Amino acid sequence: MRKPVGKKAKAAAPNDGMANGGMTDKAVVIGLNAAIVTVSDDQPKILVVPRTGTNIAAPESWDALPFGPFDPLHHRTLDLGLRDWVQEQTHLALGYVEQLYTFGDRGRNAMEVNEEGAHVVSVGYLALTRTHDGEQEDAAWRDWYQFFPWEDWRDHKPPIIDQTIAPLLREWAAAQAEASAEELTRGKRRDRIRLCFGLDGVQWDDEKVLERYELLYGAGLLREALRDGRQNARARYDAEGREITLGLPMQFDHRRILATAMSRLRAKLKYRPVAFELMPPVFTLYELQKTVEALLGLHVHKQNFRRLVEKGGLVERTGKVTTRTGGRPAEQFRFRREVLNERPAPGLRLAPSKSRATS
Amino acid sequence: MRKPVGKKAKAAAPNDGMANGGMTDKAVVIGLNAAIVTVSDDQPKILVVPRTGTNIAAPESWDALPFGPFDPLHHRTLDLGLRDWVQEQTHLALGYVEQLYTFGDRGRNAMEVNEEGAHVVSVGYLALTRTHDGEQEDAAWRDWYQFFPWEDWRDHKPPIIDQTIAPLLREWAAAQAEASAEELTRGKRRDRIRLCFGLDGVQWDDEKVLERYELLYGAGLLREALRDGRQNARARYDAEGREITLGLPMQFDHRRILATAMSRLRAKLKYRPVAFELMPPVFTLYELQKTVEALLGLHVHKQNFRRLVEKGGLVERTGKVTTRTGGRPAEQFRFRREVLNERPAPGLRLAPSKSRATS
DNA sequence: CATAATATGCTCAAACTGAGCATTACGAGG
DNA sequence: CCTCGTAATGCTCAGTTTGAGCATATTATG
Repeated sequence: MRKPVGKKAKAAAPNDGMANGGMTDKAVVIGLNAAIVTVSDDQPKILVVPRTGTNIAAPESWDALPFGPFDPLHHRTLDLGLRDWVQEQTHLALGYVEQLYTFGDRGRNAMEVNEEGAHVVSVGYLALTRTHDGEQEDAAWRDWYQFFPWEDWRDHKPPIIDQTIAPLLREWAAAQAEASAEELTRGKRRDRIRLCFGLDGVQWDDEKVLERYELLYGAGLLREALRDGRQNARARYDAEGREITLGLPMQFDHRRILATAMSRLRAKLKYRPVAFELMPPVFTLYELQKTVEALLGLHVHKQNFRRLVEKGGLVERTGKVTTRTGGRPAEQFRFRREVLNERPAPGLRLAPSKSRATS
Repeated sequence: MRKPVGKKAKAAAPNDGMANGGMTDKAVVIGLNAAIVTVSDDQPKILVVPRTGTNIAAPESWDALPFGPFDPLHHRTLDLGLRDWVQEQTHLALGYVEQLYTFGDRGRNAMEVNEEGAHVVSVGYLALTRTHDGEQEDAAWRDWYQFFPWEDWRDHKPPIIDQTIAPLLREWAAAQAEASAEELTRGKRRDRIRLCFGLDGVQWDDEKVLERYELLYGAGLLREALRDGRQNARARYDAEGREITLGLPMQFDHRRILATAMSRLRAKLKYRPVAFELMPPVFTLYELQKTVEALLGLHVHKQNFRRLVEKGGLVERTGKVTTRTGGRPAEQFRFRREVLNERPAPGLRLAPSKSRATS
């Protein structure tokens, strides 16, 4: 295979797929889904809109991520297309935008076809925006932990893990017999559970949001799995006969996109100064810390956080102080944009504090 | 915005884009592009095929990444679609497959429309495969540094950087006047150059492959930029009047996809044991090191590399040794798959060795 | 003025990193 | 058999980074 010497007339074969007929029946429509995130009141919020086809403004039906079609005629790139309709629909100033993943799943918690029968492929995006007060009429901010109650470890290990998730997953692991071949290569169920949910002494990994979601989905424990008619999905009930729901479901595969966004954002925080996109121009270090903690779902060691941020040259003093709730006044800082031109990967590579103390 | 109370009849508006007419003219065709990578003879190789429409088997025309259409009717997911046609066309066993990015660019080194007038959006993939000897007729392996000569720092800093790239980029930076608004927000040209190419004492960052490619493209120094008719792109010639080409160009936006793949792979190596996908079942630590070095384009400290790999529990001894070229026989190891179930992020977080010595 | 509540400063041991020196085990050549 | 060349493998060490906790500073309040 040293030299690329064509030996057949059909040397160009690999590309023929694009060149010759039958292409238009492979046409799809691209939907751009945005996970637009902000943090306010120390809570990460995700922008949701009413689900497609809903006219009733019932709060439960606000379970979709905003999305819009990508029109190749009007937009030069996918990113521009996204910015455009987000701007148009929400009037939000998006600070940071990042493409997450392209989902083309059929029959797997995605929208199969749209109203005209076209297949839809959805490109997920993560976008960050500063809190702003302007009332939105057709969009609302929701605490993202409503959809992922097991992801918030700030106050304590979420009880839902030991009380509900672990038992149900163990049950599923016990039914290993029915494991598919695909699954065997991905490791035994028990191991996946341990690693994902930090059981048996394994350390909790804040970045595994998507893995955990996929695991729960695969185990048939999420409403979406039920809806999609997954094999081992079935409704479960607690002692009082109420259906067990692990977090609020979302339309289509939107919860999966949100999980992807959370994973990506939590990872990114550690090597890119993205947290500042969510801060006002001037802030105290503790405010910054609270924002980061909200996103990570973890507490960090206060003094070490300060050391990291200051020594890392990520902020500069403004000289001003703020007299807020009790205690010594806090100094106010501002993001040092120049750091982007100095260090290669300026982020907040932080470790969760083991002690619960925030002193 | 506390409660999502719909106030308008068109509360569901944000989703209407998908629901009502005019959708089919937004239809696109999805092309799956694969950057299939292997390492042999201590050189990273990328699988290339003849460019679309070429019947002549001229080696220069082998400058395209293999790609195939995504057919939503036949494939449940994008990943499965990719695996399917790669398997069919190349008969390669793909070990590791990862989606990279979805490019929807128009007028920007991407294929605008296919032969039938449909817009094409391309989804890039990275795939790893073990070296195998089977002759391929319509695909060939090429050293990826042919396309990115400035990325291989193993033997020395690539001379092309100081001799050609730096001067041309400086010239471009001097013409800052014509900088667009978009560019200003992305930081001054000089800073981007410094950070990307490790000039003025900035440390070389092996992961910035894509940033460097984009910078060169934006500066109009790449053949693709010329071809796409970018504003400040123009051919340049050296003293002997030969056109200056920075690496071999590729068809469409394939070099950009390769750059994305390289960035991603180089980053991934450090926190996931992907290098083993490229190794035979049994190998010596130095062979592993050589493979990693080939991908990173950097040398690493031999003893420390060994310490990292062994103490990290990534490998296990086989007991066997190999008597190869001179010197003490090397012990043979095998990948410890179990590590995946033990540690959360087992990778080779390695630092480049500052000394050139490999002793 | 004492107390509560924070913000901010500082210290320290343990773990990790980056480098270099030392030792070991073979094959080839005298 | 002994010596040399060549790698592989072992080990040490200083400098840095991390994870935690103690101590001090500065307000508001009663």
